[in-house]
Amino acid sequence: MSVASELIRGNTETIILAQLMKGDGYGYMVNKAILNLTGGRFELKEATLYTAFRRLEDAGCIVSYWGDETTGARRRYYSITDLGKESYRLRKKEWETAEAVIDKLLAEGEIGGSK
Amino acid sequence: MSVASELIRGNTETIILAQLMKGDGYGYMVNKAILNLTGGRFELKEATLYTAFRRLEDAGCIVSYWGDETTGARRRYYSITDLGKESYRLRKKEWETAEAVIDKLLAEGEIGGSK
DNA sequence: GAGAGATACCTTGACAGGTGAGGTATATGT
DNA sequence: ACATATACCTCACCTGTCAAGGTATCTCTC
Repeated sequence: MSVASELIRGNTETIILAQLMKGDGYGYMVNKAILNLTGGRFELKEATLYTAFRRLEDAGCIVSYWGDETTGARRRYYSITDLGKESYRLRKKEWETAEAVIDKLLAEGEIGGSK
Repeated sequence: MSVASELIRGNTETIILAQLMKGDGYGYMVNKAILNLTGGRFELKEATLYTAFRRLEDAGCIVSYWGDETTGARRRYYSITDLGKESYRLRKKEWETAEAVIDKLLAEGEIGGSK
């Protein structure tokens, strides 16, 4: 089953930050990494990806630099900043809170259940 | 910690359906139930709530009727339809898929880990 | 009986994130 | 020459959320 992007919304930047926690990367690569990690169930749209990078850079969470490729298309690499790392940890906590809340709200409740 | 609504987005209708799975209810009550279930950490804004009810009714997931209160403010009750129940189950599965995917993507990965 | 607060519903305009559709450029394989 | 993959970018549009406004009823206090 593929993933409804409406449900991912709001997590895009956190997902990108999580990937950059592992090391510098460029847009196309980050997206392929996401595709691989999810077994093809999820992929960011390019427009979403690049606008998210832009927002993160404007916010000071990441910095970018051009790679020195001598062959192939140019690559803009991104590196997470200390502020970005801090932001990642906060966002991840927020996600975990939201996750618990939604899980609770989506439970039908123990109708006829034992507890 | 309260919950960032950006992370709830897309789950509003499912949350409402989940509450109606327990029995008919009216808007104000459903919202208070959500507030209680989350220990005050989350509450739908009224505009969000009523537009969601509208969408669900337009989609045939719920039907509404006016209560016969002889006192107090009038209440519009909502009842989940068979289509709504089916939709609830599907949406819940979609949420569970999305949840698993995001959890995976937000994990930093076993940097220096054993596997 | 005037006022405050809770209950209960509704609408409008604005906002923000996501996306389809378009563009540019380089390299490789046929 | 053409298709495909890599790699980046931008714009207009769509959709769900929400602040801010509104209506109406009931209860409690002064």
